[in-house]
Amino acid sequence: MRLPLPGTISRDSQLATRVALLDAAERLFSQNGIEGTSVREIIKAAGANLGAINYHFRTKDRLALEVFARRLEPVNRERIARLDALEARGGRRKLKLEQILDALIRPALESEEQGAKNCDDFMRLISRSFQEPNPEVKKFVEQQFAEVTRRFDAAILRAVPGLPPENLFWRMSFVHGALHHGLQTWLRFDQMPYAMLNPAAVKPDREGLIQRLISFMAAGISAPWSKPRLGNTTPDRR
Amino acid sequence: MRLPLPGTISRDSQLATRVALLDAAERLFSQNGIEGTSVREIIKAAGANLGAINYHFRTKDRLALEVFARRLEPVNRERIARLDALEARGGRRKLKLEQILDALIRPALESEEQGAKNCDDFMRLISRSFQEPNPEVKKFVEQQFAEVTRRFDAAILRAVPGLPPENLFWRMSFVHGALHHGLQTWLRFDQMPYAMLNPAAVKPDREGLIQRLISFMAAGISAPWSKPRLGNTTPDRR
DNA sequence: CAAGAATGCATACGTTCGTTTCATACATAC
DNA sequence: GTATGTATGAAACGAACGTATGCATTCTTG
Repeated sequence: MRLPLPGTISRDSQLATRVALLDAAERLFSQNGIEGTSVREIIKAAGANLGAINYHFRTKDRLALEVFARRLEPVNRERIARLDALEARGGRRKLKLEQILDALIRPALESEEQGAKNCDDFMRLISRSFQEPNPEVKKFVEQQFAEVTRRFDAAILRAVPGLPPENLFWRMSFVHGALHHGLQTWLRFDQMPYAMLNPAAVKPDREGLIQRLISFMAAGISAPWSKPRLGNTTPDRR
Repeated sequence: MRLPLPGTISRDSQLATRVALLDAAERLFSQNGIEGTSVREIIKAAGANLGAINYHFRTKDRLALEVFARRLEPVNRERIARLDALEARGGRRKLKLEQILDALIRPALESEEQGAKNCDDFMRLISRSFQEPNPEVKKFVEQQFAEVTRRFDAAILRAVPGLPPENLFWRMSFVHGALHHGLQTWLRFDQMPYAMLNPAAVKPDREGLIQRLISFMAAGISAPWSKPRLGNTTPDRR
């Protein structure tokens, strides 16, 4: 991919170790965080050697960056591609809010183009990416996020005429939070104590989750934006 | 607070070091995560000694647990207390959804009862708590979360009659995600590149954030729950 | 086939980690 | 005053960390 110019044609197993390291790191990072994972755990899980990390990625930080980049970039590319397709097909017609949200959500949940092997791990990683303290990773994630946000903000503003842009900004923040937390809950459903204890909690299939997300978000974004008055819930201490 | 029974009357400065350690750990954990923070950084920031950690908390893990517990418990107690008050005052009348959400959201944003000194740090910590890999901390957080969820689920089910419980479960997951991510965005607003680049993004005061959260969530929870049909957004690959 | 770069592997280095130990200072109780 | 137990200070422990180095192996190229 970005090897230091071999001058030789790549063999079939050339990237095997590299990919194994990325896969193992992705799984471990998603479970224990970057700081909580040692390079020795990674190479052990990947069946590789310590030197392989130095050779392929130089440092642990660059490995972490590539782990995130490998997954985040295709997802965000797909999001924008789907939005492009919607707008191209829609012509001058106004897009439905649900369609736009579908283009935003679905790529984050459908990542089987990569092989679906550890697709769960990568989804966990996406959910975690926003909380990542590592400065380089954080910068990358925010940068990726910024472009997607710009495109989808514009599209939604057209779909929901009259919505103040300042209001949309915050609602999109809520949308992303709902997406990531909902995804996390869905992926770890079987380990969630409050999900296991709640007889009403059932895990839908992926399409069911998408539909639930869309209907929730669409309603939230379309909520009345004149500051609603509350029915005096608290005597407003102070 | 839980000293090994002194037998002596506590002096004024008895807990000073302990609190300083908790404060410093809270700030550093919220910025760099638990694994990303060393005990040496903590004692340096607290102006204490390495032995103090061992003396007051025994291990770093127990320190981390106390850091979370010190903030999470009061917030969740306050949430339930407010819900109790609402239900007691409401009598047999049906509560409004917005009132219930207010009781859920406000305690997470108003923590000045503690002194407001590093209230921002603690709010960041709350937002981060769900992603925390540390098993003990995770267990504690989920356990705390479970009780709040149970109470508020029941209240909302009464306020939104007909909403299938299975549907509420997921919408509450989205609600918590929106709350935590929105809170995170609000707290770090000035460092968010996509917020700074977006001329439409303005940071409301705390009350403004609460109102925006409530209206978004209320609409999301009240969204129609018959599975909505999409206007064919994707040709459904495969 | 031989030359030589590209890659995988074993080991070691220097640092930092969490934790422990022990001595000391202080406040209270008898 | 002396004994008792709490709190802090300085120093060091073994273990694990990320990284670097050197040699063996593998495959491409001429």
